[in-house]
Amino acid sequence: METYRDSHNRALTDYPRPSVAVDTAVLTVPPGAALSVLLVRTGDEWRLPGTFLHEGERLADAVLRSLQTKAGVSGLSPRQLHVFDDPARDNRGWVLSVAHLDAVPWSRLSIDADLARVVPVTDVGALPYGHNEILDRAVATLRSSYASAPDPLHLLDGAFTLRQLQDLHEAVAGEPLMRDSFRRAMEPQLRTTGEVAAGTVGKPARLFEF
Amino acid sequence: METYRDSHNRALTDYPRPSVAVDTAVLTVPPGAALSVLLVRTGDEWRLPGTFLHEGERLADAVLRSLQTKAGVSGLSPRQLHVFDDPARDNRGWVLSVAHLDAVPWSRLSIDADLARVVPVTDVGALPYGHNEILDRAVATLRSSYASAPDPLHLLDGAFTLRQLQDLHEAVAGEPLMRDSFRRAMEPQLRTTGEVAAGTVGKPARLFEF
DNA sequence: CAAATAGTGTCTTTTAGACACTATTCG
DNA sequence: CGAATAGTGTCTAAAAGACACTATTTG
Repeated sequence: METYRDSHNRALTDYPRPSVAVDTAVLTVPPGAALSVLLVRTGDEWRLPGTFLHEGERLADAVLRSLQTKAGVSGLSPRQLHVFDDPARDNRGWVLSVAHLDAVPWSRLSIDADLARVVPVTDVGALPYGHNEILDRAVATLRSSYASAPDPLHLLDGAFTLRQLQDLHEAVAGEPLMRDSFRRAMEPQLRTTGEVAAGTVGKPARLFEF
Repeated sequence: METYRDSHNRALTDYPRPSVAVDTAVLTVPPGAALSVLLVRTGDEWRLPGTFLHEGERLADAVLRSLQTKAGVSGLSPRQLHVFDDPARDNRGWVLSVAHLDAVPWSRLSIDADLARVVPVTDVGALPYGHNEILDRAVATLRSSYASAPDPLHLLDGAFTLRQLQDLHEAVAGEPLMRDSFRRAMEPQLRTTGEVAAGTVGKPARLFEF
């Protein structure tokens, strides 16, 4: 491709450009636990995983690369949240950060406890680089997605019972949900597998899938 | 500030960086007309107004600068929609575009017909640079904001009657709304000025403000 | 069988939609 | 006064919440 020249005969690369980073709030629900977020260590500091955008790379691919490296997880579908653009935000220079949200089933996370940990979102303290705001937006976005659709970001892996789905939605919402309303809202959006769950006390529950 | 060096003794500016642009869907409702968008001319091509981000500039300030120049309008509150990052999107080089939405009262737009025009969103044809997708997102975002709150982006300028508010919301929604439900939803969120509108046929309507 | 959980039926309360009626202005 | 628009009251239909009852499993 021939280099573009503007009306001053300058290429785009003759003008100052910012570095662009991606930072991602990876949310998950450990078994029996509350909605949690993945933090990684750099030095003695815990932060959301992130990386700089490489040349010609898509933002989503940069997110996947950072998560593959730092949490051994792949095949996610990152969603953009917001661009943080305060020129003084990063002391390394002029850096735009594109915040992302991703959700991953607990079973697919493989983390090295020295480099990463998963913390309930209510227990996360102060994070550097304004990462608390990213986390807040991620949680709000996740909650609003889960308000009307069954597990839209696929935090459940295979087939599941209505009870498991409701437990998940309650963990995401951070509060108990009503059984009747939940059933009425979700059941029409699900397909039964024909199978039932076994090995539990009580009447076996039907299994569903998407 | 001392220049930051990474573990390879390189500054951030030693790595390739993209140019960053902002593009904005400016939405307005002309009197008695449908929801419309501001388009500007470059050469013989009509597109959404946009500009490149200057060094150290905030994204919102770049948006305001481009709108001041191209539509003579100031004092808006741009909202980020999405970052478009396809490396092949712009033939001038590697350009990230941060799409924005802004709403402006018709009365505050002063446009030069040779350089800009306002077109109903249903009549906009194919735009370059993937700007149709920005417009679609802008309209969807505006509609969802207007679903539950009275004129949240302040398309109305001063005091207004409930009928004027409903006309506005119908223009935004692109469909008629029910009088009873609209009233029940909006009236509790408004404050009356104590004044009534004059000069119209029929019982004078109360004026409201935010 | 008792305890536990799944699934269904039905009543009540709340909300949304429909519509009639009154109030106040202009021409 | 008649036409037009604003504002209120009330009936009905739909949705949400509450709760009781039946069904089927484990121990």
